[in-house]
Amino acid sequence: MATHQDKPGYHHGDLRAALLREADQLLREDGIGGMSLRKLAERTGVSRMAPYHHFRDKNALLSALAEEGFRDLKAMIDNARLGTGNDPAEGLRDFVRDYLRFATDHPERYELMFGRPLWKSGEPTDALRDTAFAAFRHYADRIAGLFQNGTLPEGSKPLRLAQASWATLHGLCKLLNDGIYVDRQDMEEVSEEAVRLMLAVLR
Amino acid sequence: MATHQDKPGYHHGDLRAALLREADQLLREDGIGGMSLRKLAERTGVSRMAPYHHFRDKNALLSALAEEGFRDLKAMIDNARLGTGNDPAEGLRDFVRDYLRFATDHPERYELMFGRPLWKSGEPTDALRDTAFAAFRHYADRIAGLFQNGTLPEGSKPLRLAQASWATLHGLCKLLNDGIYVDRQDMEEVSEEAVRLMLAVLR
DNA sequence: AGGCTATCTTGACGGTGTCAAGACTCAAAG
DNA sequence: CTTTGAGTCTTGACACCGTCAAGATAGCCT
Repeated sequence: MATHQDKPGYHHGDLRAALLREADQLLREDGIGGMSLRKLAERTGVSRMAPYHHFRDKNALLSALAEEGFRDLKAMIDNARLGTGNDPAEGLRDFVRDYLRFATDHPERYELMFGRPLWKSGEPTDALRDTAFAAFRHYADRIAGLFQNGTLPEGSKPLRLAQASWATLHGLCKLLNDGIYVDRQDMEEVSEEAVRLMLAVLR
Repeated sequence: MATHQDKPGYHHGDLRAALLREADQLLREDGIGGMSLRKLAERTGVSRMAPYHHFRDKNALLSALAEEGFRDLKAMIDNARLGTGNDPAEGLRDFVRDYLRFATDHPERYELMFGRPLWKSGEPTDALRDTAFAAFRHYADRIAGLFQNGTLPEGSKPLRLAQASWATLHGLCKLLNDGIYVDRQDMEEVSEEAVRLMLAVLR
């Protein structure tokens, strides 16, 4: 029986889960560029074609991995205290810091989640689409709630503002993660300004 | 002599330029993922190792290509009428539309210019670094000029605001180009909101 | 003419994703 | 208990990739 612990696995135990676990580790170490199915298979102690019985192709495996990321992201947004305190500025500032941290603490994961290889080159799985959009909507809803209270400029809609603010956050993370902006201190100030930008629209 | 037209080429004519021209075409057709040196060499009518006498490796060739992109970007910023009219809102709106168009008219080029493969994975050429930062600074200077006039919130600096606004634009382009946001109409509205966000800080 | 160097070529190696065909294992059906 | 059949894993093969190494070629300078 060895390492058998659950139903689904016959030979291995639960190869699918093991692959995802190892893939996450490999992603951290070698980045998305160094992630190869062959290397992954070897590290998991299985032959190169074994993963193909649990994922249609490399794209499907990466999609599953990204899905986990989006679930984490949604949880992060859930845990964020945003409109709880009486000062919306404080909450927004915290949230921006949390989002930046989520992206920069594990940059390869963020790159995978939002990167072109998944969304453009290889058509994203339906499951990935659903999970990702759930996180997006969750984000938009919470931020839109912030804007709901203040008086907005003529023609502004809370949802659109939330999306625009998300673009700002996403842009900051991308610039940081891709190594275009390197100076961390500068970026701290820039994100401060981004917060002010979002707050200015409120009054 | 055949196609000889300038000094540098001995056998071919000017292989370096021909490669860059063909690479740009290949980029449009097959995207950054489908771009391979072998295919490029074949299309240029030359053996697979020939490019290595003009570029140290694939990374160097792509860097040179991206450099051209940044020169184009700088020219685009130069041509943009931003603070010329008496209405700053109008100018900003136009500029945002121009930037979005630059990124989305030729998405593969934008992806190449700002993508991870060049900046993070393969160390960027010094020449690329210089050209890119020149464009960045040019952008920041012009936008900062806009903010210079209005009264800014306590602690805001024009440069930082310019950078933050650039992050917003960059984020929008990325979301659009990577296929995360698909609905063009929505994006139109979101970018409208982004403009309002930037304008709100002015008063 | 001789030599030098820039240029281009072919051969080879290790790496990749994945199609095809076989081998093994186990649960259920006869 | 035996047979079957689906689920799982394996090896072999193919086409593609970037690039190191070594050789062939072409044009300029002395």
